[in-house]
Amino acid sequence: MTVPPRREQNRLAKEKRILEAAQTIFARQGYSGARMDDVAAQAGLTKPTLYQYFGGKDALFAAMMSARRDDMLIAFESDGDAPMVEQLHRFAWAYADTVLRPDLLSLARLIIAEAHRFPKIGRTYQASGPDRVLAGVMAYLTTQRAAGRLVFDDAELAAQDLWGLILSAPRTRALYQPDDPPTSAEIARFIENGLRVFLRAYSTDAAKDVTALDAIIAANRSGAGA
Amino acid sequence: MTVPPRREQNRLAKEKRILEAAQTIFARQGYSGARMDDVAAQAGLTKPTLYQYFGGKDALFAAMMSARRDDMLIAFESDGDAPMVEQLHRFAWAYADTVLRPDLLSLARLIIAEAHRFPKIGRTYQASGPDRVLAGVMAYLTTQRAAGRLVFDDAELAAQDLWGLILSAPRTRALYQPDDPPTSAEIARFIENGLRVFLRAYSTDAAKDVTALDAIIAANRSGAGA
DNA sequence: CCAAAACTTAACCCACCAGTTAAGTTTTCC
DNA sequence: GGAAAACTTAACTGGTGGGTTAAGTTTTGG
Repeated sequence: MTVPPRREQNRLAKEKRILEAAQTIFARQGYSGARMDDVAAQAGLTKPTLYQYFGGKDALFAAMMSARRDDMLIAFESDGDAPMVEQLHRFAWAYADTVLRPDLLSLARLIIAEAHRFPKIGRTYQASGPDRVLAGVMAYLTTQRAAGRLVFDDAELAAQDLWGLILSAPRTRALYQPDDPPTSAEIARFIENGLRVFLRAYSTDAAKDVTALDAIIAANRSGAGA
Repeated sequence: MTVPPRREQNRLAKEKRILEAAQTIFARQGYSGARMDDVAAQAGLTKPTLYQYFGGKDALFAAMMSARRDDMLIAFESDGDAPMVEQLHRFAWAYADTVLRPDLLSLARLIIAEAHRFPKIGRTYQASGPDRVLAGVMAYLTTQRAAGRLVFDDAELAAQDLWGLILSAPRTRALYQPDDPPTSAEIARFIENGLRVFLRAYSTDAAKDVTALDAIIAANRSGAGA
């Protein structure tokens, strides 16, 4: 087989280490507060090498951002057969676990902080992260509407509502209080309430779906404690 | 009448100017990026005077934050007599106009950015801004429940839902894209949809209330264009 | 084993910036 | 009008941090 040259392997590995180090340091210190020496140290190398890989602070910041962009994708993997309420519940948790991950929250804080100095970064993040998830949710909700289980005019608004009901509260709090992240019990409280409200407003058979939701909640509470 | 001494008047006026300047500069540059010279220039004075008023950069930042804290209060002034749907609609707009104000958005960005370096600021902001508004909304919703117009178990969750449905989408976008603020047509879209969903889920007579909402929307669209 | 590429060490330059000092100038109060 | 307080100007200090340079050392490919 084609052997990849060792040089290039090392180069790529080191590049990755630098980008990870950059994320750590930038997220902790902000753009202005971050020191290139610290990034180098975190990556386990020295400044001249760092400058050989990335031209300067701005370039490193930009490179880090576009590299991390791909990590924040959450696939809405519809399990096909599972009932809608169960799928929604599973998706809500998958989404919450991702969106509330400390590293992604740090990144979000960083983007928000630097959005006006690097306007492109804010737009790019929005387009490649949240907007793609939103599109997935829209597609799923549209399918369920076609199957006669949901009713709405505007799929985008319905998807936004789902997000707003489920995650806006815990995420907003997590952004403002990094040292006091919501517990999984608190997250559960928002998710369960949010789904209930969503179903009451959007389901074609709210009574049945809410009952199904309550069953799922009860099962999860007694079953797994993760 | 008791004449306030001129000295003190000047002192207070200058203090205020400094704090406003500090907000402008810190919001634009972030904490690390802000220069004390710039703050002084923005306030129309020089650095030694600035240092006489506030001991140093940290102290100025803290003082600015606690001074601005009181500005972000949005009273939920219930008009007493007006019908519930109209009150909710009016409140939604008042809230949106405040929360999406550029200066308050800048401040929010700043708090989010520095939250992990000044943990107290994040908590204080949350407690004195959002949490107080939330309490007002909760009180109002509880009143309406007592009057038999709404139904819910947990007032806090209901209030959170109202916020999440109405403002989480435009505000999140505004945080990430300071240069491209949502138009008032877009805000209207979220508010109208959010209220409709809220009423469907929480009203004891959803059909009637949604009709009332549609009437208000139609009236506002033809009437005033502000 | 050798030559080239990549890397490290260590020191350096320079601009910037928080905070200070000392000298004059204006404002305020009596 | 005069003294004290407040302010301004202008220069300075010291530390820091982005970015560079030059010298040796290791790694890699052949």
